[in-house]
Amino acid sequence: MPELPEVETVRRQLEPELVGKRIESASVLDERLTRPEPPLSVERAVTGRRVEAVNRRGKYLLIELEGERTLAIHLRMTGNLLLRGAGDGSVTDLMETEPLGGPRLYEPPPEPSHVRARFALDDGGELIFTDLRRFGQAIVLDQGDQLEDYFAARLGVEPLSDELTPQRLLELAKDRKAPLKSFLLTQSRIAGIGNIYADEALWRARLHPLSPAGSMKLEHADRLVDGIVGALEAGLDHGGASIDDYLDARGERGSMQDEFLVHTREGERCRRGDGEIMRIVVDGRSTYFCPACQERLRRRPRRRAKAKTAPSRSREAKG
DNA sequence: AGGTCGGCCTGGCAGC
DNA sequence: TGCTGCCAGGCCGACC
Repeated sequence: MPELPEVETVRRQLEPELVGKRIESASVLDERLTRPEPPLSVERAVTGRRVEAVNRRGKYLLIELEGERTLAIHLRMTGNLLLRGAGDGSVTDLMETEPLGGPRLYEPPPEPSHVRARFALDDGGELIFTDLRRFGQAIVLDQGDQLEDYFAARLGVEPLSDELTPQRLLELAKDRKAPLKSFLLTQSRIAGIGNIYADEALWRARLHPLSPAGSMKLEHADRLVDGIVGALEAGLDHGGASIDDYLDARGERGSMQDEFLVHTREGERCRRGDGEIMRIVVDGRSTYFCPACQERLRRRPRRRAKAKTAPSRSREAKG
């Protein structure tokens, strides 16, 4: 499933190939992709425009176009963005830039299945969006207020930026009774973490996924920030995780799935001790953890109000 | 307003 | 062998 490391891997591959090129034509084959706007409006909005930058926010890939417009793409579950080089449609040109590859032969890739949109570039190349389960999204936003509002409503802190500090994490988790696992998956608080990296981050932080988010103290938040950053960077280092459908922009699988510390490792021995990795379901998501070494925090004991009768459900703001 | 759950979607697979 | 039904999960909207 594309999460931050997968989207960022694609972004890094697309950036040098797309910036400066012009989108000559766009063809959206699945009207679900651009909802609520019709395909035609997105096709028209991007056609003829030059790519100025390729950025990322959370799990969104942002293709910034001249004329203050951004094509925002979300891969959701099974979306892939494949870049076909100019010429015969092979990606040979791209692959030759791979370090330590040595001379390798690449067959022209077969026509991908489940194509939902195609964007033809002025150098003859093509950006192809495929999506088996059709959850993906491609919309056009005006840079400025519209774009800002769109993401402000949906996305919180960027976990690989300076914004994510233990103090900030504590603030975000304050009074939250939801499990840490759910907390990490809430994009409006921290953007970009999905089911895989939430499990990996919690294992690294030695925190039980069912601990109430608001029960963290500074030392836990400290560990969790390290866990989040460590898990995401490991994902980046391995080109993302390809559990089933994910491919990078060159059509290649990532290798992070071979490096998982807990995710999908039910029944295996924990790498940190004698514990056995368990699978539970949290918020409808498979959740893997080690019950022996991941600390289950308790809800913070109510501060014994020295006042006479503490209101039974007081939730005074920062009194 | 926070928390929880169903719906969206399709290929793969377990079970009969 | 072939059919049925369940499962995966990011995000949204509905509901408490």
